[in-house]
Amino acid sequence: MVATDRQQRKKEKRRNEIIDAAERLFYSKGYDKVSMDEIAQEVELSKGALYFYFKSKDSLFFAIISRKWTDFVEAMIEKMSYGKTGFEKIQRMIQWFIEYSQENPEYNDMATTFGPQLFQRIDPENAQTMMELSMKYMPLVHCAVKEGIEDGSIRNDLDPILLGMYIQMISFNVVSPDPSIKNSFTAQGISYNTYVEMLPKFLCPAISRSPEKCDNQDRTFQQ
Amino acid sequence: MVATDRQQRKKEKRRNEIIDAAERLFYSKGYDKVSMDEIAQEVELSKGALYFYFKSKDSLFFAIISRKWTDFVEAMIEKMSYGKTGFEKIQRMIQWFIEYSQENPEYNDMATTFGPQLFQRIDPENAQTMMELSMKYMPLVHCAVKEGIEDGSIRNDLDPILLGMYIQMISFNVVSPDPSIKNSFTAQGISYNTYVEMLPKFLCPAISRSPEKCDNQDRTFQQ
Amino acid sequence: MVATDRQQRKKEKRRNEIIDAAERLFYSKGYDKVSMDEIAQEVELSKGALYFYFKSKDSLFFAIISRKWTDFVEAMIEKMSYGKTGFEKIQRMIQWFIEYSQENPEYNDMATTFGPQLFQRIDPENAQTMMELSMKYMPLVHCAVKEGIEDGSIRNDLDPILLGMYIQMISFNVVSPDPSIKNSFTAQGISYNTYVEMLPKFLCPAISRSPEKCDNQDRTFQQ
Amino acid sequence: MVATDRQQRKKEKRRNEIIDAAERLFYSKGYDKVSMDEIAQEVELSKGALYFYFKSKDSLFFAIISRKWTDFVEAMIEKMSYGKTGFEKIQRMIQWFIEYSQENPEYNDMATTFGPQLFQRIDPENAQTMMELSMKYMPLVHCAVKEGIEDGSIRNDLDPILLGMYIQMISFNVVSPDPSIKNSFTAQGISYNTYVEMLPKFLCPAISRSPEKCDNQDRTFQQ
DNA sequence: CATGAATGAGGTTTCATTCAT
DNA sequence: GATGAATGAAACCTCATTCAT
Repeated sequence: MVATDRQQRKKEKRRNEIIDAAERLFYSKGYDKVSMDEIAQEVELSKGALYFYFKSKDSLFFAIISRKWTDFVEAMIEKMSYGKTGFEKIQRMIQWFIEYSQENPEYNDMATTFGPQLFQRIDPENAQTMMELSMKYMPLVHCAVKEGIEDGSIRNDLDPILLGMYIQMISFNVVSPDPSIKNSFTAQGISYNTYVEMLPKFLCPAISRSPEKCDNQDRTFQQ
Repeated sequence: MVATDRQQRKKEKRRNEIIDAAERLFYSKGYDKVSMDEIAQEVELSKGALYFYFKSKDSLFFAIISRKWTDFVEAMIEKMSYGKTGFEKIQRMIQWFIEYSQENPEYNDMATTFGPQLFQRIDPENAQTMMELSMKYMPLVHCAVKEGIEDGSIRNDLDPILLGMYIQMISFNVVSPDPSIKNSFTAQGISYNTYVEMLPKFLCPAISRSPEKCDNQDRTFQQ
Repeated sequence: MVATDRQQRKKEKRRNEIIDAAERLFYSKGYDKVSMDEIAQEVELSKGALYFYFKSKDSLFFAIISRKWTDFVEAMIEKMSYGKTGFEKIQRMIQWFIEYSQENPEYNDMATTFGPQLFQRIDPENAQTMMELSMKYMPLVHCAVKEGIEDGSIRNDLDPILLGMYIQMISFNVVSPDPSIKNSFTAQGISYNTYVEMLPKFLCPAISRSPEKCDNQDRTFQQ
Repeated sequence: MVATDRQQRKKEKRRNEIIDAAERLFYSKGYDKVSMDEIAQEVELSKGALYFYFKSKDSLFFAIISRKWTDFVEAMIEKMSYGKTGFEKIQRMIQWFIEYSQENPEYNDMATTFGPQLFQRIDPENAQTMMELSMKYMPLVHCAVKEGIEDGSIRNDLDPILLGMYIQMISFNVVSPDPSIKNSFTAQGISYNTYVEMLPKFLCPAISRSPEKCDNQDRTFQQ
């Protein structure tokens, strides 16, 4: 049973290799244009072996999402910790959303394009996994908001839960529109990057308790 | 050739009947679980006839979207005209987004679930159609924002185009999250409806030039 | 009933316009990649109207074939008449095959590519038409062969009918191979044109009674 | 991994069973009247399994052609080896064409009826396969012709490549006319069999260097 | 752990053809 | 003579998933 550990590690490694391959393929061709056969070839395993590590193609998708989210949330926890007031923590959070979306454009495109449909038909097991992930993440926002209300840095005329929801939903959805919408930006004459980077400035007055200070704080944002 | 007109009307009527049927079916089972056979049966036409009116299943989807959008924008034009200041127009617009999403929950769910993927693989013809629709809609927002900046009702520290984009993207994406996300609201202890209806209150300070007046204007919102 | 004649002419004209259009389309895309819709558009008629002039798509194909054949045979009769001996007539015939195939490469490609299948499923009516065409043509060969045997210019150790058959089949099939085979010529290092033009020289000894004279006669060929 | 060999054989066997079934069906109904469903039923496999062995219906057709050609060429090599002079080798080759076409009338009919169209839309992979087959076959003819020119048994006034081409094209196309043409033979009063069997006698003077000896050699032919 | 042959359930699309107007 | 809406019958191919070896 000493070998078990090594086997476990090996298995975990294989699992990650598969996720890597699927990620590459999904990014370049889109979830539904990639067959399990292709993924199997990419990792140099048989199709059957894939099903030893993942019970379905959809599960593979959610495994990608999970890995990304885990990374994302872990880093977010650290970033937020640098904020002194609740408001600053929220700022850092939004900033992190922005940075992450810019560092992972392919992931974002894939997730926003195929996520809705896959989440809609999600099976209980994956649903559970995703729920746990969100359980780790949501309180971070809520706590920061509450902290900000208490320390006077965040507006206090809205339910903290609700306020957290808005911040989070906007950060997520607005920063990651589906690829087809990205195109419309240039048609309007503004770059997608500007749109993303100016979000804090737009949003600040809706979060801060003293909006008049947003400009100053904005500088903090940009560094 | 006198009959042409009547025939045109009849053809248009049939086209709409097909869209009606497809809409019903797509709402209840989801785009990809509905076969063209089913749609044909629902309208009591042959499958081939469907392809006389729409060149593909995807085109049928976009025909549904187009019809809804056209209605939506038409009504929005009227609603916005009741606003006196630019800010009020934007308020009315957001309000209309909210109302419309509440009146058409099935449409919204379908569109947000299947839209991303279908837009991603959209063909040039449908892309053109959708573009034209958006060309009719986008200026409305931009003009209202500019008007608001000029009349002093809207903040003037952001590019009007950009500001319009934020308002629109948030109204659209936040008010219409994909169905799987809707569920997470109840898990957090707030109703999706509250979330939707409080959006103006949350957003006001980010749009208005004098945020301290948002509460008053809020009343206007709710009527 | 005076108008009948004019109407007849007009109808005939329309018929020919349709054949023209179908010919163009079939040449460029191949019989099975051309739809009746396309043909209708090309002649600026409705699809239904096509069926007034031709009872089926296959019939349109045979109409093209018929028109070409009629032209071909008519000219052949004239060409052959210039030959003095039976052998010379056969020479002229072969020469005419060669010239015609070079002047109508697109027709040849289409006919050899799609003919086999269409002839296989030919309906009685078209079969009758094609038979009549062949009845006009076959005797020309046979008579010339017989004439040549009698005048001593053609070998006399083979049934004239059989000999005529060989000459004809070889002229037809060898001069018009299906397009895919044409390519193999260049792969072998000889041009398709050379192959076609040298046929008489190759065939002469198999037809002439005095093969040793073929070379001389060859000169006649080439003019 | 020891089992691999057995599995390979089993796979090869299955492949051949599928070709067998397709062959039977194509012969009896024609390529385009046979559905993959039917073939699957005939071999008692699922339709999907067919696509595991052959990537398309067209590929199945070419697999039939390949198998036949391979057999044909292999036997031809042996037959030709019995000829002493180059001319005799060519004789044996033509003779083998004749015999083969008589032994495989169904194959011939199918190949000549559907081949042209299928070869026209052939994909690169199958094109490659067919090319390789032809590379194995073509040199046989060319070598024999060259040999015959050198040993004085074959006429020397034509490019050997060209002469080989004629012999081959005539043997192939003339001996295997499309079925619709076969019928015309009886209409002319000669049997298709006679037509096929007398070909060597007709062709001999066009190949031999001393045509006057054709009669003698003809006897050799017939045995 | 891994393989890969086999399954099976569609689903979109294409068109030649017809026929009421 | 001409139109064009409507029919209807297939048929190919894809692929996630399973399971004997």
